Amino acid sequence: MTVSFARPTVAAPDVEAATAAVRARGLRLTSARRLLIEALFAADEPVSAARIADGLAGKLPASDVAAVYRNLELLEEIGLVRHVHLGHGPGLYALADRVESEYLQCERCGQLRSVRPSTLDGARDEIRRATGYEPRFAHFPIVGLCPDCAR
Amino acid sequence: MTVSFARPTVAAPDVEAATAAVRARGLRLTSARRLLIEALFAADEPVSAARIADGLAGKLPASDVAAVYRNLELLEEIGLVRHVHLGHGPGLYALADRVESEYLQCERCGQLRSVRPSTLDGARDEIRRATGYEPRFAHFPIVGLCPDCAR
DNA sequence: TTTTTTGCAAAACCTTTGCAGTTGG
DNA sequence: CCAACTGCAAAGGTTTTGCAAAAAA
Repeated sequence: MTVSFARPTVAAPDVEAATAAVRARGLRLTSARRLLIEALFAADEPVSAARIADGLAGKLPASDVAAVYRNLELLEEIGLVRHVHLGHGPGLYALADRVESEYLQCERCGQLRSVRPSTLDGARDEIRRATGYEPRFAHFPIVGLCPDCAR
Repeated sequence: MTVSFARPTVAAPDVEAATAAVRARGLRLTSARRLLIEALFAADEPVSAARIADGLAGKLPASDVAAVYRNLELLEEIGLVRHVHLGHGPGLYALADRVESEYLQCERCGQLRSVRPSTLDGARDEIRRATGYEPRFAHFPIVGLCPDCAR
């Protein structure tokens, strides 16, 4: 079921740092894993396991989806990867320290808008004050009515 | 893919009102639909299509899952039903005017906490101010760190 | 060598679809 | 009566699992 809960983010500025993090956890650095890491660095937005498995539409060698899922789960467990859900399709994966933009989705017209995290700092403060929770709006989009549909 | 976008909420205080709303839209009131509506009133929290189809674990007659999905989609289109996603399982359905509580989920320990909507009014205001969107936090949980896990 | 990991195939899970037969209005 | 709907079976899309063969350390 994909990894259950997020681990603290491990920052990896480049492929070498990421592979080092894999090794540091006692995991073997296989070619499948190196390729997965390269794909995550090559993608400029969160991507599905299927897209990684077919080599980002040809930019990289193809690989096996099952292995991709297994390794995404492992990398998520060590804090190198996170996944998000936007809309109804498959989960989308990215390097943990690149999961930054937050999304607003209109429940009437479907429009998906991404905003810089600082945009929602005020809301984060409000939720922390009201509930004690420290929200990250990056896992799911915030669903509601866009200005047009709100009338 | 379940209904794409939410319709304005139709309030239905009881089974009669809900069946009347179905009729008012020109839809036939079949026994499958009556049973579905009864199941939604009998459930005290959002339930999966599968659970409805097996009669809420025996409390009601069982029915066909495919028909349940089809009718949930129809009822969602007429504004009587909404679905939410909490965690990784199936979508959960409820009468639209009962989808009130909003959920906070800790991404570290998994804790799911429900709060009254007024709790998040301040955050809603903030998001409206910052983005123009009118958020409803009822479709997905707000994911973040609970007070304990935030340290 | 030995333990981990892969690659494939198959299954599991949730949801949708096709269609012949049934039913509500 | 006839269009709308059901029930079943089958397929679709995403993710997981089992296992023999391959590869990392």
